[in-house]
Amino acid sequence: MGTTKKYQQPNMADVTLSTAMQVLADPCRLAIVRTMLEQPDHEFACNEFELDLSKATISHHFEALRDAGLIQTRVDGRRCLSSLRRESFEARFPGLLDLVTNEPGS
Amino acid sequence: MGTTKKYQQPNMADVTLSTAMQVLADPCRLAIVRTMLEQPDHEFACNEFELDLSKATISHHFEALRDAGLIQTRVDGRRCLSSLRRESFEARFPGLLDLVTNEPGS
DNA sequence: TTAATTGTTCGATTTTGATCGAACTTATTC
DNA sequence: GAATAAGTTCGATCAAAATCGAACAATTAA
Repeated sequence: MGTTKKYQQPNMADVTLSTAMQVLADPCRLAIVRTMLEQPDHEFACNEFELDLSKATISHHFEALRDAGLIQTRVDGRRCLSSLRRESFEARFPGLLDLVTNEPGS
Repeated sequence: MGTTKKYQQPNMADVTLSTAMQVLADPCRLAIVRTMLEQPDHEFACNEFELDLSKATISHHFEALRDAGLIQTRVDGRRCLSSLRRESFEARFPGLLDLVTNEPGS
């Protein structure tokens, strides 16, 4: 029983610059976002990233990205597909994603 | 005796995006940078900021800003005058300082 | 209906970062 | 030369963030 998890996402206006900086300060999250930027039309499951981290930690990073307005997530069967909120995030913080795109992959 | 402190500053090419994000994630440092952006031709001593923090903590924040390439510091008598490395930082991370300028002061 | 898959949540640990007071250094001022 | 002023450095403390393993829930596959 119980309902399927609902993924909340913040209003972009409520995301502070400090929060945006904070979430992009972590190299793992930066790598996730960079990968997503490289395949704009792809929805990513958590396990599609080559991160040497436990499931729990990866889940935690995705939550941080969601809370900062960077990604949105939907349930698909037993997977959770995430994608960038590219346009809204770009509108809120113009040019920020470009910096990620241009930064040489770690 | 001993020599007067030399303030080192990194080559801007060596500053990673992750480091830049990290240093701008802190609200106090963000406030410092915002204030500096508002008075581009002013050199700031540490005590010119209305921060409710101890000298030690403020000194630590300035060091973080220096290490991330955001500011440069020179000794003037018994004061240390800091100013933004605006052009070089802007060249390394185009648009990033604009985000700070446009973010409503906390 | 039992496995396996995919992720979340919990509790604990470890690491990192922010913060402070006190002692110190250097330079100025008295 | 003593007192003051501006920062730095040190050591300690406290809070936040990253990390993991284990238990759990939901879904699909066997």
